[in-house]
Amino acid sequence: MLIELDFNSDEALYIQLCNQIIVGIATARIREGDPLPSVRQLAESIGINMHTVNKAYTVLKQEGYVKVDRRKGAVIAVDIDRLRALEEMKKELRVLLARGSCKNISRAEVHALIDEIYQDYGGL
Amino acid sequence: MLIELDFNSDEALYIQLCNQIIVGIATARIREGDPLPSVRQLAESIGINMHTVNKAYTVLKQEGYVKVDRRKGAVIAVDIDRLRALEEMKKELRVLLARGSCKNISRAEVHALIDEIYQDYGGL
DNA sequence: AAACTGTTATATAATGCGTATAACAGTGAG
DNA sequence: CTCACTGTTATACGCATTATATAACAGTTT
Repeated sequence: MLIELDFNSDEALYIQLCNQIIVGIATARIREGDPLPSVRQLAESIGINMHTVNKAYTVLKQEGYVKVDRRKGAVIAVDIDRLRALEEMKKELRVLLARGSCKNISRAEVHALIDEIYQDYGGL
Repeated sequence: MLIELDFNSDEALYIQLCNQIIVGIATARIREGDPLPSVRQLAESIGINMHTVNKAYTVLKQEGYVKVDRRKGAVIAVDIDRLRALEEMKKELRVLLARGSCKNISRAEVHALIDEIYQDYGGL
């Protein structure tokens, strides 16, 4: 999985890392149990500190995208908490759509965007 | 417009303020030219510092939701940059939907959410 | 003139971010 | 068993951001 960080972004590096890994899980359909690179390995490959990667992994674990296996290291293991996930999505959508509505983006356009993006994902 | 800040949130106060004002514009259908409370007035009414409100207003101005009129103070004035707004929405949707996809939230469920939220907004 | 607007300048304390070095306990391969 | 690897933890430093506090300035309105 290719990781590209924007060092000029106002988004924290560990957040960018989390997001890209989550998108990676959604697009690549990685199987449960597939290993992530080790913290040191990934840190070196993108040229950042080990602890920054570790923080991202910790967040991913806490949000239920990853589990840690002493034998294999960090491993994809999505735990499904649909109610919670729906609640959070709704909360974020509320402000995202408010922005869109102010800028004259129609409901239909948003639907089209959703379909376009979802094509790359699970396709449910 | 009612503003309620969560002082325990990890989201900065001025960001919460921006978001609530944007939602307010979208829901209340405020007309162009309607005034916002003055920085000092709003700051006192929610019990925070004047500069925190001022920062929120500055961001809103820079993002094209507000203009400043020396006579009336801060005033609703949405400048429409659809291309830019679409681009930003797409970027944010990509990670938001990735999260949803991982948590088994279907495309149809997202569409339903969109419709539900958009009912409160412009309704375009 | 007085009361209000946004704006700007400093200053300070608290927090978060990223880096750095170091060490520890568990696991797998030789 | 030893060596190299895993995640994890602790401590420390520099830096930027956040939120606060006083204070002042230039316009506008009454």
